[in-house]
Amino acid sequence: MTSTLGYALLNLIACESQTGYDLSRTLQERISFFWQAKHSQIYPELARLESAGYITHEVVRQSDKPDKKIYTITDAGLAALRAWVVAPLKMQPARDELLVKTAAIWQADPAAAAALFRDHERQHAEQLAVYEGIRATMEEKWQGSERRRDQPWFGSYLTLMRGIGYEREYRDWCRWAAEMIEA
Amino acid sequence: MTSTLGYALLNLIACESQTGYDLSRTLQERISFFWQAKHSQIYPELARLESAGYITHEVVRQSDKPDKKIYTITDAGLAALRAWVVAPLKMQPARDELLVKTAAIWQADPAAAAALFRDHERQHAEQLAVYEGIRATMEEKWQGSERRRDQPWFGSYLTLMRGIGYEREYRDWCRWAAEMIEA
DNA sequence: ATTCCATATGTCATGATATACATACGTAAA
DNA sequence: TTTACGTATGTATATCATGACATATGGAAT
Repeated sequence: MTSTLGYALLNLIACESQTGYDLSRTLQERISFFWQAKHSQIYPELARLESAGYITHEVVRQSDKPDKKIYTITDAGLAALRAWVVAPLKMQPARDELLVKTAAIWQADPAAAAALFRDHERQHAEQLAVYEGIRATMEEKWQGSERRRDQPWFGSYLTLMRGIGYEREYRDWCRWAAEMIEA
Repeated sequence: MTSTLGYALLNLIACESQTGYDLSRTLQERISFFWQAKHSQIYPELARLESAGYITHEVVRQSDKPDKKIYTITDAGLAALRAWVVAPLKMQPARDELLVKTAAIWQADPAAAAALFRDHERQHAEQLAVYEGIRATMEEKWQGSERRRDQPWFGSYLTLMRGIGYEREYRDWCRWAAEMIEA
């Protein structure tokens, strides 16, 4: 019944109690590679999670800013999250519009096609640089500290490394594709 | 107005006139890595493409099988396809449920978590083997023949190589993640 | 005879997602 | 003083995508 987004939110709330607004920023900017959502999807999902008994909220009144709702995970929510995390999952086919264009590239002007791939090579190189920066910060923070797999950052590190591998491969492929067209 | 799926279909029809049923099989099984669709999405999309003047159809009566509609691309359809192919496109953020589970892996039992990644390592290795097989067939076919970038298979080859790179990187990452958990 | 399968085309209900609309507070800049 | 911005929470609409439902043909298997 609970969607993938629901579990993504549940995990973030399990890491730290927070508001829908906080979750919204996290799922648009931060280490939420591989899943995104707008606030218009998050607020209704939080309502569903709460009616399912997975989270509760308390209203915090603020003087300088509008009131906010801080959500906290319940025992039932934690149990649901733990069951879902290790539940088998089929390989999810990827969806990528650039690859659809690539399939139709025989119809394109070669110069324009090469430019398209050069542009994406740059975009993925930039994203890779962002991820590498986060990686450096993370590994610096861990100097001398014990690295445990039952801490929230463990999953973040794994996903970050997947992001790095993904962007590096994508960048290299874009470069190769551009070279194939230019040749 | 036309969706990504619409252009994907337009390209397949530009390669070869065919029926909705043929397109359906292509978009579920064949070299349509990175985009998929069920027939329930394809038939309405074909109707939209036809009402937009991008394709036409002729009914072919068959004695042993039900009648079929063979779709052919129009000049307007080809023009629309050519304009779309090289139109700039922003990097599309990926969506992958396994990575959402990975982010929440600190909540998982280590043995079950490792099994999850080992399972996906196997799945991606299998898909990689399928792609490598197609690659071998493709390259064998080209022995001695001229390779031109204005032929339909050129795009297929580029997407295939992206598929290979994607699956290889994913497999390696799954293995690494499993090792990180087992350590 | 009945069932099952591949071919062939469609609709419908549901859920997921994106964009735009909508309101409200307080501060800072123009 | 009006405008814009960041915070904060929601709704409404349209589109995209999946799974189920629906029908029909002819051949092959049970």
